[in-house]
Amino acid sequence: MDTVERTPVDLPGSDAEPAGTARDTAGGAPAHRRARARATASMADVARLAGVSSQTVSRVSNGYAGVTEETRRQVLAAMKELGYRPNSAARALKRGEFRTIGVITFTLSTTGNVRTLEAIATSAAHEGYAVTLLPVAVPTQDEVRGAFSRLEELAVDAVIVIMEVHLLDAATVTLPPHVQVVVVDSDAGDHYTVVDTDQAGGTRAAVQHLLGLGHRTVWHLGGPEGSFAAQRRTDAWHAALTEAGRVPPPLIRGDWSADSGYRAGLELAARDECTAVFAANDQMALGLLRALHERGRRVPEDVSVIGFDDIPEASSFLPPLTTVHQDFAEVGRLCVQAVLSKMRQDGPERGTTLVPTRLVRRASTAPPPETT
Amino acid sequence: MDTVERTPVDLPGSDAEPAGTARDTAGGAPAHRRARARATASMADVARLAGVSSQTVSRVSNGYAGVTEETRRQVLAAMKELGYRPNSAARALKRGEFRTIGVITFTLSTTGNVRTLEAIATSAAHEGYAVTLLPVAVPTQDEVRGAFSRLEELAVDAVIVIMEVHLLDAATVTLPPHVQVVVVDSDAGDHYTVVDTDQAGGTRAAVQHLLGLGHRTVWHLGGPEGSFAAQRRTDAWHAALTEAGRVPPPLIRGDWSADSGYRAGLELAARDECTAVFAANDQMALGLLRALHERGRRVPEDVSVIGFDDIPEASSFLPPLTTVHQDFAEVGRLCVQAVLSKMRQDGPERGTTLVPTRLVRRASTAPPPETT
DNA sequence: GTGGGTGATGTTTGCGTAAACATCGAGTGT
DNA sequence: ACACTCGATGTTTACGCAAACATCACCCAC
Repeated sequence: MDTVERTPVDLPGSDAEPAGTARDTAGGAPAHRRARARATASMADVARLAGVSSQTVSRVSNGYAGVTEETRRQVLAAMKELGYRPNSAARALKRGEFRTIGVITFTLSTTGNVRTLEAIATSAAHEGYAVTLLPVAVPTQDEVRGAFSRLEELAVDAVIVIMEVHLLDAATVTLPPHVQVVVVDSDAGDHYTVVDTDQAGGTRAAVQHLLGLGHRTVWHLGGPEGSFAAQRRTDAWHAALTEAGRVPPPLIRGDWSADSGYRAGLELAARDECTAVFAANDQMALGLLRALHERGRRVPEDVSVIGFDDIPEASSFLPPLTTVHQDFAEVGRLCVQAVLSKMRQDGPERGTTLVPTRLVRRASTAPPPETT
Repeated sequence: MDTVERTPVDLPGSDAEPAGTARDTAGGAPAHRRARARATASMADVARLAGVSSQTVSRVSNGYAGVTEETRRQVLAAMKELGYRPNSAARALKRGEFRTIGVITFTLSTTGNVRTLEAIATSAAHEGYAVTLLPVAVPTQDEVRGAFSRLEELAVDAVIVIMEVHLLDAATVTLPPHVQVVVVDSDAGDHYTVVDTDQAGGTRAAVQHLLGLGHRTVWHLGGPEGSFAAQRRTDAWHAALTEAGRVPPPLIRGDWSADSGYRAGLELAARDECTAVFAANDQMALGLLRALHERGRRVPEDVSVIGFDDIPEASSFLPPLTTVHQDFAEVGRLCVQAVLSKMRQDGPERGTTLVPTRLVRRASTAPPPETT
C-alpha cells in the first residue's frame, strides 16, 4: 500500500508515517494534528531549519531584494533539504490572485480550437500563468451556463472564450467583477475584447487567387450557421465576388466535417459550370476532393479547390491542397497578451485584433478548363 | 454511486458591477488598499447581513445538514444580495485539496492526445475537478523538467501524463508526495498506473484482417522511435506475422506525419512485392495513399492500406481508409477514474488498463492482386 | 424535576503566505 | 560624537474558510 513510491527528495521526517493512514478515529490523541502535519514543508519549517524568520524565507522565495547572499544560500539549502515548495492556495489567498487563466471551449474537435488552446497554454505558461480548461460538451445554453457557474467559483483571474459569443450572452454570466474576458471567434468586439484570424482578408485572398487564375466565379462551401467564423468567410466571399463584378453562385453549407464536404461535393460535381470552389475549411475540402474524384471531375484540371486553415495534412491531400493558412499560434499568443494587459489595466478594454493569414499555393488550383 | 454533488446554491445574480473598475492609477493615495478592498464579499459579510455566524454561512454554502430552513433562506438571500461566491483559494488552503488535476502533454498536434485530453477534462468536470493544462513544447528533458517544476508549485491534487515516460523519469521528478500520477502512452505499468489503448490487440486485428484477405505478408510503416505506442504497434505487428508463419518485411519508420508517410510511400511504391501496408497512424496512411496514387499503384486493387486511430477524416480519404478505431474518450475517462481512485486509496496503485479497439473496414483494403 | 440526549447555532482556531510595521546595527555627514 | 539613513531581518497580522469544540434551547424518560 503505502510504499514510499515517489521519493522526491529524501524528505526528512517522512520516515515515520506508521501505517496509520490517518484513519484512526479511535486514538484519543490529537489525531488531526498528526494526520495533516508534514504533508509538505511550510515556510515555517524552512525558516526553522535555516535559522531565520519565515518572512525571510518568503523574501527569498519571491526573489525580493534585501537578503544577504549568505542568508539566501542558507534558506535555499533549507528549502532543498525539506523539499519545500510554496503552497499556491495560501499564496493565492494572500495575494488575491491565482495566476490562472480559464479557457472555455466548445469541443476540441476542430484543429483551430486546439491549436489556439495550445498556444494559449504555452504563452500563459511563459507568463507564469496556468491554464484551466473548461470544456463545454454540447453548445446548449444549459451547458454553457454550467461551465460558467463552475467558472464562477473557480480560481481564475481571467477567462478566454473560444466559442460563439451569443451563447455566452445568453447564459446570464455572473463572473466575479474583476475577472477579465477575451473572446475568440466572434464579432462581439463592441462588447468584449476579441482576437481572431483575419477571416475576411484570408477569404479575399482565396477568391482573388481563383479569379486571377481566370475562373468566372467561385462557389463557396460554407461552414455551419452558428459560427461567426463561417459567417464572416461567407460574407467576405460574397463581397469579394461582388466587388469584382462577378455573380456569386448559391451558397452551399456544410458543418465543418469532411462528410459534409463530401455530400456537398456530390452536388457540385454535377454542375459543369462549377470550376472553382472555396471551402470554408480544409476538412470539408477533403470531402469535396473525394466526391469530385469519385465523380470523375479532376482537380485541378476540371475544378479548382481551395481550403481554409492549412492543417498539417493538407499538403498530403490528393492533390495537395491550396489553402489559406491561419496562424493559430499567434491568435493564442495575442489572447493571452490581451487578457493580461486588461488585467494590468493598460490595454484596450474592447475591440478586435485581427491576425493576418497567408495563402499557401499547392496543387489543387489551376486555370479553368478551356471553355469551348 | 454519485459523489456528494455539492449543489452549493443557485448562484446569485450578477446585477450591479457598479462601474468602479479601479481606474485611478494616478492617485497618490494608498492604492493597494483600495485595489483589493471589496473585490468580493466574504463569508463574514454574508454572515453579518444575514445575522448569523460565518460558520452557519459555511454550512449553507457546503450544503451541510443542521440548518433550519428559515435560517438557510436568510443566508441564501444575503448571499444573493452580496453576490457572494466562495473563495476557492481559501477553501483549498483550509481543506488541503484543490480539486484540480494537472495534465501534462507534449503538444496537442496529434488527434489522440487531444481527444484524450478532452475526455479527461469532461470526466474531471463531471467529478467536480478542474483540469490544468501543462503543455511541453518540445520533448527535451529541459522542457519536461520545466513543466514539472511548474507543476510542483501548482495547485493540483493529481497528475495525468500524456507522454513518453522515459522523459518523465529522466526529469528528476519531485512532486509533492501526495500527488497521484497516471500515465497514458507508456509501458511503465510497473512504476505507474497506466491507461492506454490496446495497441497490441488493435494491431493484431489489422494484420489478421490483411492476412485473411489473402496477403502473403504485411509491410509496416511504424511511428517514431521514441514512442511507446509506436513501439508496441511495431512489436505486435512483428509478433502477429511471426505467429502466422509469415516473414516480416523490413520495418519502415515515419514520424506520425503525413509527409513522412508520403516519403515512405514513394519507397514502398517501388516494391512490386508489397501488397499490404499497415500504417501506425492515419496521417501517415494519408501520405502513403498519396504516394501510391502518384506512382500509379491503385488502392486497394494493387496495394491494401490500413491505418490506426480512425480520425474523423479517415472516411473521406481516397479511398476511405480501413483503420483501427481507438476509443480516446474511454481512455480519458479511465484516466480520471484511475487517478481519483488512487486519491481515495481504493484503487490499484499501479498496473495497466487497456482499452479495446475496433477494426473499421472501409475501402482501402482488398484481396491482393492475382499473382501470375 | 433532573439528567441526558439532540439539533441548531456560535466561537475559536489555524491552514501558509506576504504585507505592513518594528527593530537593530552599521555606515554617513556635519 | 550625534542624529540620521539605510539595509537586513524579525514580529504581527489578516487573507477566507471550515474543522473542532462550545453553547444553548428544547424535549424526553424516569
